[in-house]
Amino acid sequence: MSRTSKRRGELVDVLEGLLRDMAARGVLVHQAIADRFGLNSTDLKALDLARGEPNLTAGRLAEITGLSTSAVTALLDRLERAGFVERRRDPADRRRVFVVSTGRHEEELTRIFGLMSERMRDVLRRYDDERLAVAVDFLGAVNDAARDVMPEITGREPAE
Amino acid sequence: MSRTSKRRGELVDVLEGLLRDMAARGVLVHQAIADRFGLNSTDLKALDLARGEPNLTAGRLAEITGLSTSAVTALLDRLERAGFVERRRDPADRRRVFVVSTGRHEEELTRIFGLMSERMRDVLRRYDDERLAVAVDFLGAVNDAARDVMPEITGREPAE
DNA sequence: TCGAATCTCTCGACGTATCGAATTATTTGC
DNA sequence: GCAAATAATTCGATACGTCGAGAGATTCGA
Repeated sequence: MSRTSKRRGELVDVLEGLLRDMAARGVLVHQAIADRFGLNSTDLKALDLARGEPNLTAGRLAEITGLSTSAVTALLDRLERAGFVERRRDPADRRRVFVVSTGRHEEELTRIFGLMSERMRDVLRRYDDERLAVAVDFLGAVNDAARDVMPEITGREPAE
Repeated sequence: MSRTSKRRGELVDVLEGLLRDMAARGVLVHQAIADRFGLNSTDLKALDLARGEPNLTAGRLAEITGLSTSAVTALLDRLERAGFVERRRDPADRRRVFVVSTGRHEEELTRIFGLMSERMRDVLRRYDDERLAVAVDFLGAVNDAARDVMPEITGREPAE
């Protein structure tokens, strides 16, 4: 093996260690946010899912979270009481309830990541445009990999 | 503003969006791992902490988690039953109980991140050594930023 | 050596999240 | 129109995690 390949191998190892640290730290950060607002991880997950689907109903939330409909009712009570979502009856079918985000979750995330951005500004300043592009490309690849690996962890199909 | 600066600004915005996606995904991955082994987030947190301290005792775990000693006893029961840790009495002071990792947690993480590595191999192959170095540097910076921002979220001091 | 201090565990109680079954309100199909 | 189907909620039961008080074992200090 050439000297270059050896150095590459070391870098890849370092990279993997960094990824693990980052994953662990990400969990701690989210847990800290959840604690701050008195939410549990189920609630947080529901909030994230609510962000993705535009016309989310309570029943649909039960489907994608795997909870019973009664559990979802209790969950929505908690989220509504904490000011993260609102219930809004569907005018077209008044049995149904839309779950709409109040934007508070987004606000909080923006605040947190704003703090992080400040810390990272110094780092990004050291990068020329090309390096910045590498960082963007790499991060996108990490996200894709994380998405692809999910079904193998849960043992379920990707979409339900 | 020059054309170059404008492009930079866009890249930074994209980067921030990617960071948020990654954080959300990291939580989902860890949650999935926890579910798979019947652990809750408190248990996972304790496992992470156990990895850091070499001679961890039950009492010390109560301190750093903020749980009561009885809660820690129950927590250790769960972790021990699931095969993640072992209790080992301190020969020097037989009142105390050391919490030692069986390595199962490490194993599982290695397996998960191994799956991710496979997915990422194609991406890394596209990088020359210099780009790889950029990825490593950047990831390190993200981790540092996440670490620094924690106390501002929790409102507590960094170390206790 | 003997009492106080320390470390962990046990026990009983409490809060909370979840479930299944029954309930209410509304829509759909005949 | 009226019965069946559907959406969400309420209610009672259950499981689980946590706490506080106290017990048991061990060590420390006079």
